[in-house]
Amino acid sequence: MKWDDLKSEPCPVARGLSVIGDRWTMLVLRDCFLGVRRFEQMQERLGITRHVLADRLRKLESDGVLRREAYQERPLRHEYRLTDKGKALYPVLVTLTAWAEEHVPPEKKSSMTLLSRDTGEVLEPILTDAKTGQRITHRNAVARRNID
Amino acid sequence: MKWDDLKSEPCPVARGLSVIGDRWTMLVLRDCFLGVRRFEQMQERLGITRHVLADRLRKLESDGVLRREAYQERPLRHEYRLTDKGKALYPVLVTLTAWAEEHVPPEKKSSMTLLSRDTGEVLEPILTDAKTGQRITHRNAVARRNID
DNA sequence: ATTAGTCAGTTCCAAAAAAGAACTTTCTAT
DNA sequence: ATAGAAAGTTCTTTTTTGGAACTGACTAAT
Repeated sequence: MKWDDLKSEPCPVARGLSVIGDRWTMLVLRDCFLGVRRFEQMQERLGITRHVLADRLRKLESDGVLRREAYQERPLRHEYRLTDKGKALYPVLVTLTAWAEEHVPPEKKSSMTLLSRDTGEVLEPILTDAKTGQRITHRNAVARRNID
Repeated sequence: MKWDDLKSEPCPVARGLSVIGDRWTMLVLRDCFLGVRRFEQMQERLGITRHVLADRLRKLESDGVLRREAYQERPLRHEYRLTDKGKALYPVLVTLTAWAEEHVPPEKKSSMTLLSRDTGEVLEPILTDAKTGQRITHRNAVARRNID
């Protein structure tokens, strides 16, 4: 199976992975959420090869997750910014972060905490149902495939 | 940079990706959550090559996400099951699913819905703070690196 | 007016990983 | 004896990476 074949799968997990299911893509997006916008900065921070970075940025742009915007002319230079579609990936980053903080301890003690921008309090992200507020776990939820 | 180097990164996103940041790994885990436990079944459902599947299962086992359990002897046969660490990945799958359902439409209309196991109602998964119940978005949350 | 530096890539080659298909081993069932 | 299943392994070919150098269009410093 190839990358683009995943796009037409009925399973949303597969479709999602067709966009972000790559070793580097999520790290690029993490940097975008941290405010990194330029090629050079990303390349240096990530230690990714320039070739692969250029490729991933192209792919993310064509998938509508990032948009390329000129921030100067002469010489023409572009930066990459998250689109709304890209920003909507935030919960995926957060849940992944929360999982890794709990289950994949770093060698050196060091960690990340999510804080409320308003109150500065530490946030503990959990998944709930928008309507009832009930917590969602693999125990009390089940996926159904809709046949149209 | 290599796979295992990611494990020692301070950033939890990188550490998380060292375990699940692979084209196939999340699809394998999706199947695990759907109850698929055997090599042959996975191989057929995913269309993954046997070689890569064997490799990914080995890796997931050594990372403590799956465990290999004998379900018969003569001939000895094993199946793969999610550990608690693996089950804790559920929110990542769910947020990815929700994102893809909204932003990566399938070519043929077809989709998945998450239902409550208790009430059968459709669930709309959102990210909230366990303490306050406030919704978490990239707008009202900020990551802080803890220096120990 | 050279020289150095920045940025966003591209080009080239070697090394690693994945695809695809056949083969193996240890059984059970016909 | 023959066929089939399960869980891999082995082999070869194709793709993807990694690593490093190079390009083009400027700008700033000497």
